[in-house]
Amino acid sequence: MPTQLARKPQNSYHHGDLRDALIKAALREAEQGGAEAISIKALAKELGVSQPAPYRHFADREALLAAVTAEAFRQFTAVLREAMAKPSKQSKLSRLAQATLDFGLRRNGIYRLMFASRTFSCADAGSELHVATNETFALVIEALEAPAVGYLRERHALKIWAALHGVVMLAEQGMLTGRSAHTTREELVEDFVAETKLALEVAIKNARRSGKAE
Amino acid sequence: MPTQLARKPQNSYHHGDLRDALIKAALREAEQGGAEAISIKALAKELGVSQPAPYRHFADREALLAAVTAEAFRQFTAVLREAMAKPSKQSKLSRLAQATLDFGLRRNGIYRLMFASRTFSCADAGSELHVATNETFALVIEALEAPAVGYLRERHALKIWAALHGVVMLAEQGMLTGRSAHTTREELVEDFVAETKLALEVAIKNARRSGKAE
DNA sequence: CGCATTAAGTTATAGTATATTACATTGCGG
DNA sequence: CCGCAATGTAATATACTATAACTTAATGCG
Repeated sequence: MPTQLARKPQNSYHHGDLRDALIKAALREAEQGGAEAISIKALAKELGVSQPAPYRHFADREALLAAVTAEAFRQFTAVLREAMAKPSKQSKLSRLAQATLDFGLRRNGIYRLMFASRTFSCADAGSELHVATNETFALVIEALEAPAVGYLRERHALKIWAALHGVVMLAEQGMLTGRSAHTTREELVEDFVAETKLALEVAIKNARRSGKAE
Repeated sequence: MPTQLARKPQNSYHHGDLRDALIKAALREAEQGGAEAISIKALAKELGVSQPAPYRHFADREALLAAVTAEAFRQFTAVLREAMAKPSKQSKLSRLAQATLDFGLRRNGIYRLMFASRTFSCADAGSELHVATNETFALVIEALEAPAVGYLRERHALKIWAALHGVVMLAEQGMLTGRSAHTTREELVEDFVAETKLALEVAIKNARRSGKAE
C-alpha cells in the first residue's frame, strides 16, 4: 500500500489532498531522473488512485510540471535563505553561491527540472511559477549586500546567477570533470563571487561619481 | 566499399542512407522543440520507412539522441570557428561569445538538446559525443589567445564557457527579460568577456612572477 | 555462376504513457 | 434532506518505444 498522508481520511473514496500529494510525490521522482521521471500514471498508482484522477487537479502534464517547478523554486529559495542566515566567516554572496552549487548537484534532478525551459516560458506573468522565481532572484540581489544604485544591483545579480547556473549545468553533466582536473567547482564558483564583488564595487563607485557630476 | 550515395534511391527497398537521414531530420525537429520533439515514429514516417527501421541503426532513442547531439556540437563548433575567422574589430573571444549567444538563441531547441545532461553523462569517454565537445572546448581555449601557462587557460576557458552557458539558458527561458530591462543579453556577454580577459591577464602575470621567483 | 551470409528493410505485436469521455460517490450549503 | 459541485472510477482513443519474426537486396567466395 502506498504511503498515505495522515492529513485526511485514508479509506475514503476521496483522497483528501491529492493535489498536494501529487506535487510532493512528483518532486521525489524528479530527484533522480528530472522531469522525464515524472509520470502521471506512476504517480496515480503510487498514491492509490486511478490514472485520470490527477487530471481533476492539473489540466495536463505541463500544468503539473509547472506546479512542481514552483514548489522546487520555493524549496530552493528556502535553502538559500537558510545558508545566508547562518553566521559564517564567508560573505553572504559566497554562501549563496556555494549553496546554489550544492543544491544543484545534490538535488540535480530537481534543479534540472527547475530550469527545463519549457515550463517557465509557457507560464504567464503572474503565475505561481513566476512569483517563485522572482523570490529567488530577490534573494540573489539581497546577497549582493549593495545599495540600490540604478539598475546596477539587478544587472550584477543577473550576471552572478547566470554564471552560477552555467557552472552547475556543466558540472552536472560532467563537462567540468576531466577538462581541468586542477580546478574544482567550488573554486570556479568562488572566482565568480570575487569577480562579482569587485565589478559591483567599481560600478557603484563610477555611478556615484557620474551622479555627483551631474 | 562503395562511397555512399548522396541521394537516396527512391524506388529501392533499401533507403540508402537512413542513418544519416535520421540524424538530419531529427536535427530539424529539435530546432523548435528540443529533444522532446524527436520521435522515432514520426521520423520514420517522414522518411517513408517503417517505424522499426531506425532501430537497425540506433539501439534505442538515447543512442539516436547521442548521435544527433554530436552532430549539433560539430555544427556549433563550425559556427564558432567561422565567427572567429572573419576579420573584425572585436577580439576573438568577443566574437566567439556573441556567436555562442546567437547560436543558443536562434537555434535554441538544438542548443537545449546539446546540453540536455543525460546524453552526455551517459556516453563513455571516447565516444563521438565526447570528441565533438572536446573540439568545442579547444576552440574556447583558442579564443582566449593566451599562452599556455599551467592550467590557467583551461580554467578561464571553463569559466567563460560556464558564464556564457548560463546567460544563454536564462535568456532562453525568458528569465532575463523583465528582470532588468536596462541590460541586454549582449551586454551581459560582453561583461563576461571583459572580466575574463582581465582575470586571465592578471593570473598569467602572477604565475610568471611566482614562476621566476622559484 | 550459384549460393550462403548478412545488412537493412517489412509486418505484427507488446507495453507504457497521455488524455478524454461518461459515469459514480461523497460531503456540504441551503 | 436534497441538490449539486467536487472529486473520484472505468473504459477507451491515440501516440510512442521497443522487440520478434519474416523478407528482400547486395556481397563475397568456391
